[in-house]
Parts: sequence; structure tokens; C-alpha cells
Amino acid sequence: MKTYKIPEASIIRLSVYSRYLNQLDNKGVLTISSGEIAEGVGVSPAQVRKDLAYFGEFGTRGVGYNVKDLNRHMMKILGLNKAWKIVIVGAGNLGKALSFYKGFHERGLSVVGLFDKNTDLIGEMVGNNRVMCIGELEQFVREEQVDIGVIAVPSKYAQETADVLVEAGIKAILNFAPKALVDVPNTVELRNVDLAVNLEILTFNMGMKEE
Amino acid sequence: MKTYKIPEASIIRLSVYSRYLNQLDNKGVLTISSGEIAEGVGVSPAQVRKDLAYFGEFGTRGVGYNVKDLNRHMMKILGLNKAWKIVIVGAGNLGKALSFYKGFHERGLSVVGLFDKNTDLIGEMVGNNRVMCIGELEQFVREEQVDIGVIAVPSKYAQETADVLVEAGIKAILNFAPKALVDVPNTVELRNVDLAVNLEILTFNMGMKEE
DNA sequence: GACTGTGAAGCCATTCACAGCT
DNA sequence: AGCTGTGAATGGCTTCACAGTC
Repeated sequence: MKTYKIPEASIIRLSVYSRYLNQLDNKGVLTISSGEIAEGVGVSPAQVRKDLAYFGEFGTRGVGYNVKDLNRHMMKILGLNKAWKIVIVGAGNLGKALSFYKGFHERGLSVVGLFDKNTDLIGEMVGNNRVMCIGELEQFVREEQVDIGVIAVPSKYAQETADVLVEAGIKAILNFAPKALVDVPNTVELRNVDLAVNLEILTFNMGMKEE
Repeated sequence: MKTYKIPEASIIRLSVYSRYLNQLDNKGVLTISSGEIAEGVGVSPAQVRKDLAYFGEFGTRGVGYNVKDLNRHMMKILGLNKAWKIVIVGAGNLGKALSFYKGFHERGLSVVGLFDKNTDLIGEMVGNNRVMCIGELEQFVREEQVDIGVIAVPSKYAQETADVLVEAGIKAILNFAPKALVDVPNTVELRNVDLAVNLEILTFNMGMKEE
């Protein structure tokens, strides 16, 4: 590998391409061109080829790409060739929704634990997971060697939840609380997913249209 | 206003700044500099000033910005000076989580209806909303002049849900189904929020680190 | 002295256009 | 002929650095 400077936008698209290839593979499609991928996901063919070119040469000139083969490469690139373990903290509606989210299991990401501080929820079964007490979180993450922590608690508890996860040696955090976490060591991968932002981009654009 | 070419990245940051200012305002902070905003949300001071400069001059040289004032301007820019009406389609865990999501109400976005096709859910109270039958969706959106439709149904029903919303004259759609909607007229604002992508960026980065 | 507002420079991502294979 | 892979060109976003203002 020659470079670490790959645009994040490319990774996002790679993830989308990969899911599209999964669909095609399930339909029995064997071969596909950059133009067809482009059409299917709504980008330009040159973009598809450039994104792939960051990682190697996967196609055959004059022919295209082998669907299964390309997807296997992309899964590997995305780090999905191993089974990552996830815990979700917060067993409210969002935490539950994420536990049931098919997109994770389909991609080899398994939710191994679900935690909450609310005693009414502790013990409840959510899918295959029994909701555990947040006091058990640190030990669980450490013993089970959990890789990823998903934060689905109210904003005011987000930072302290992150602290516990970091302390327990988690490798990555996905934060859904509507408040960007700032205080996380940069050895831990962090992404903030802000649901409100997405709505506000819509209201911004609607506002623009009316004038 | 001189230009329509404002980077989407700027809008995203604006939304984040605005929420940060809300917090400060609630704490009684009166004045703030671009450097302090930058620190609070994790970007550069020049970036903050440039983002604001797209829309006007809101500060005082040598002093900084008035918190209340700047936030009022930002809310207006983001289109949040009016009360948008939202319906959520899909009353599963994700739909419920979104209904309860404080980030919306705090920003003047009100969820006025919640719909599902599952008869077990219809009639159930979720916060202030009674779950309605999806058959009532089109008429409701039309009569109530709903602005935004949030799609929280399984992928396979996402496109048909979008079609009903479009037919009823919705202005914007926020899609949470893990499959990009492609077939929506471009008079309707559309955003796809893909939860799986966010996790895959984490696994990609973790994979990179190990080599 | 402190901090904003902004043209210009620098940097990064996307698109173009064509050489290289099959 | 058809499609990939890629250097070069373009376009867009971010950072710099400083003039302007309090």
C-alpha cells in the first residue's frame, strides 16, 4: 500500500458500492462495469474507478469487474473480513432500534451486549441480548474484548459513557447523542452521528428555495 | 445574498455551531469569539469565520459575537425560524426513537404524525402521537400541510413510502432505510442517512491501524 | 491588543481524456 | 470495440495572513 491519504468520501462510497454489489451478487449477477455501478448508486463512472484505484486493480480491461471478487476485496478494504464485537450503551428506543438493525449483522458486525442504567430496563430481552447494568460495562468490554461502543444515551451522559468505554480499552466509538464528543484520546476512533444536522440541512435547503 | 454556492460542509458546521451557542446561551454566556466556538466544536477559528462570512457580518471586530444574536441569525439561516411539520413513517423502534428525539422539538421541528402498516401498532400512543394507519398518510400530509417526511421503514418498503409522500406533496424526505432512494423528483429535498456506513468507516480505520 | 472579515494561496477531491489491455 | 487504470486539468474547500475596526 502506498498511501494513507484516501478521501473519507471515497470510503463512504466504497461502503455504498459494497452493499450494492451484495444485492447484485444475491441476484446472481456475475460481471459489472464501472458505469453500471455508477448508475446504481448515483455517482460518475470515473469516480468509481478512481475510488477503486486507491486500493489496487480489481478489474479486467475491456470486460469489467467480477462481482463476487470485487465485493470480497471491498469487504476486506472496509475491515469487514473479521468479526467485530459491538456493545450498545443505552437501551431506550434508539438503542433497541440499533440492536435490531439488520445492516450490522449482514456485514458481520455482532452486537454482543446492551447496557442501561435504568433498572426498569435491566434484564429485559432485546433480541438475543439481555439488557445489563451499566456498572458491568467496563468489565464486560475488557473481558469480551469488545471493539466498538455505540453511544445511544441522552447528551448529558454521553461524555461519561465515552470515558468508561475508553477506560475499558475500546477501539472505536460511534456516538448518537446530539452533542459532539470532543474529549476522547485520538487512539480511539470516533464518529459522531448527528440526526438533527440531517434535518437542518433539509430545512436550510427548503428555506433557500422559498426566496 | 450574493451566492448560492455554499459548501454543504459549511451548513453542517453551522448546525453544530448553532447547537453549541444554544448551550452557551442557556448558561448565560453573552459574548464569544470565533476561537472559542472553534475550540468548543473542534474546528479552526478561520473556518468558523469563513462559514459565517457566507451569510453576512455578525460580529464586532476586536470583541467577538453576541451569543443570542448570532444564534438567532444562524437559526434563521438554517430555516429554523418557522415551525416545520414532520411525519414519521414506521413506528418500530427507530420511528419511536425519532418521535421522542429531543433534538427535534428543541429546534422547533414538531412531529405531528406517526404511521405504520402493522395493525398491532396502530392506535398505540407514542408520546403525544397516536400511531395511525399508513392508509391515512396521504390525506393527512395533504390536509395538515406537512413539510417533512421521515422514512423509518424496512428497505423494501422505502421506495413505496417515498412515493406516497411525494404524491401527497411533501417538500422534503429524510430516509433512514439502509438503501439509497434514487427515484424521487428533484423538487423534493432528499437526504439518505445510512447508519451502516458510519460503522464501516470505523472498521476501515481500525483495519488501517493494525497494519 | 484583540478579534473579525476577506482576498489570495494552498490543498484536496473530482472530472477529463486517453493510453493500455482483452 | 469495450472497458479499466491513471496522469493531468479542473474545480472547490480550507487555511493563511493581514487589513480593518473597536
